[in-house]
Amino acid sequence: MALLERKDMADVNNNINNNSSTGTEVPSNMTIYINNLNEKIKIDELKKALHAVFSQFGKILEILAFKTLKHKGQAWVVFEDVQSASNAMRQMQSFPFYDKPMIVSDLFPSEIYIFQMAGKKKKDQHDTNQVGVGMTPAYGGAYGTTPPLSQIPYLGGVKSMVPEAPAPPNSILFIQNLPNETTTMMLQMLFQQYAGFKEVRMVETKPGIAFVEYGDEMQSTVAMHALQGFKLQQNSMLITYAKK
DNA sequence: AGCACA
Repeated sequence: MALLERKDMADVNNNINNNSSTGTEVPSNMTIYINNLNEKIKIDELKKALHAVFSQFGKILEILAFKTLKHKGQAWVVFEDVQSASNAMRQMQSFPFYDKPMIVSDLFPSEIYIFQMAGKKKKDQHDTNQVGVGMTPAYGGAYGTTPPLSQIPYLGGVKSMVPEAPAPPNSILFIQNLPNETTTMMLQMLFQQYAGFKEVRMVETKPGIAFVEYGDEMQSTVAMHALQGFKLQQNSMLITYAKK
């Protein structure tokens, strides 16, 4: 059953690709739609944060978000393949993001949108200037069994190789191997999910590291284990106790 | 609330 639906999805995918006999590259962009996003966040930061949090599911081709009245609080994340989109939708459902649970849904097959993907043209052309078809097949019904939401983004194949903590337990965690673009807010979103969260401190002069403080050592330990190895972009976070 | 180009 589930396998059949998987296969159907693959067929949709292939059809899209096969239909691209027009000479134009027509990627099958598997897009998810997100709303209930915090509208106070600037578009640029929002996109970066979405990328940071969704890239663990697969290659992201594009993230769209606008600040027009009609499109506030919403975003589209275009994945390279449908499996990534599908996983992202299930696993990030209700993920607390800037203090609001994000609502993630698929787009229906009837909603086929044309995008410009690569080689964006200038807007001297009109609505017909677009290249590439973005659509998401109706895989929505394919998972009757949405897994219980662990607020922790799924770690995928990342095995929880929790390194032997060299430092003794500390209510302050030391985070390493962060992408340079990581912001305080991104980390806050991840770490504030765990009880006792107090604050994130980044060291401007030293990119790639941060300190996250909890109320006590037990709380920091829970968060450390939960987020150990969490992938931001390509980087797996390394979390240890801060030195006293 | 608001499903595609600040």
